[in-house]
Amino acid sequence: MEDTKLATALVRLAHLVTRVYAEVSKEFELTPQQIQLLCMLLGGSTGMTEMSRALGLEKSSMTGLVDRAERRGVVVRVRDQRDRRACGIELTEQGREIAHDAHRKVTARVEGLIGEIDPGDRERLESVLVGIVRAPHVGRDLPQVAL
Amino acid sequence: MEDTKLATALVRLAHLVTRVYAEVSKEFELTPQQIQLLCMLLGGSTGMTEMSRALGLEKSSMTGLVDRAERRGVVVRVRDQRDRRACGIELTEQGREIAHDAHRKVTARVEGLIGEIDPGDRERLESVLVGIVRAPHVGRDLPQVAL
DNA sequence: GACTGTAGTTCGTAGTGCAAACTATCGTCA
DNA sequence: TGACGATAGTTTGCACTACGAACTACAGTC
Repeated sequence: MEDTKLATALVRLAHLVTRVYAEVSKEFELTPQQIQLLCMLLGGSTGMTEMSRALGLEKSSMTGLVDRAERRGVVVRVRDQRDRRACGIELTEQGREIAHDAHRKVTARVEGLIGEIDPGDRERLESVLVGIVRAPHVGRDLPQVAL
Repeated sequence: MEDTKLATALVRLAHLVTRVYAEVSKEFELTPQQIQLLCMLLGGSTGMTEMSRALGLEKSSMTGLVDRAERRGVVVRVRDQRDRRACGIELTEQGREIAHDAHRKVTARVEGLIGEIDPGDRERLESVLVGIVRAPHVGRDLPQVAL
C-alpha cells in the first residue's frame, strides 16, 4: 500500500494537459506532434537527428513528421552547406506565428485548469514540478523550449 | 507577461508522464491506449459508448481499439441480454493482471520522478492536484479509475 | 583510395482517430 | 400492431504516428 495518491493525481493531470494540447492543436488544423515540433523549433533550428532525440523518436519517424509539416508550409528543410548529408529544420514565418500562438494558448488554458489557488501553494507546486522536469535522468533528452 | 512558469512545467510534466506511460505499456507489448483501456475497466465493465465518452474518443474509434485488445486476449465483448444492440467490454483474467501491474508500475515510476519531498508539501500538493483534477469542467467526461 | 561512421530516406507494418454511411435493435406513439 | 425516430455498434476510407530494417550519400580517417 504505497502512497500513490499524488502519483495518480499527476497522471490524471497529465492526461488533462494532453487533451488541452490536442484541442489547441486542432484549432490550427495541425496535429499535437506537429505543434510540438514547431514549439521545439522556437528554441532554434536543428538537424533531423538532434530533433529526433529531443522528441524521443526514431529518425525514420522524423522524416515523415517533417515531410508533412513541410507540406503544410510551417517548416522548411535547409541543406547544410558544410555537411551535405545533413539538413536543418527551420520554421517558416507562418510556422513561427503558429508556434507562438499555440504556446500562448496552451499555457493560458492550462493556467485556466489550475484556476484559483493559494499563492503559497502555487509556489510550492511550481518548485516541485520544475524540480521533476529538470531532474538529470530526464533532462538529457528533453526539449529546451518544450511545451 | 502572465505567470506562465507553472503552466509550462505542467506541460512538460505531461510529456514526461506520457513517456513513462508509453514505456510501461511497451513492457506488456501493448499500446498506451490499450493499457489505458484496461486500467479504465478496473473500475468496472461498461458498454462501448460509455467507454468512448470516458476516453474522449468517437465510438467508431472504440470499435478498432476493442477489436485489437480482444485479439490480444485482454478483453472480451459480452453481448447484453436485455439490449441486443449493446455489448459490455470486460477484462479477461490476463487483462486484469496486466491492468493491475501496469497501474502499479506507472504510479511507482511517477513516484520515482517526484523523488524526495517534504511530507507537508506532499500533502499540500496532493490536495491541490486532486482539487484540479476533480474540477467540474473537467470531471464530467473523465475516467473514474483513470490513470 | 578503401573503410568505417553518420545523416537522412524509403519501405512495409501495425496502430490511432475521425467522419460519414450503414445495420440492427429499442422504445414510443398512433 | 406497425411505422418511426433514437440509440448501440460496425464498416469504410482517409490521414497521421511510430517502428525497424535496409538503403543512399556523404564525411572523416588511416
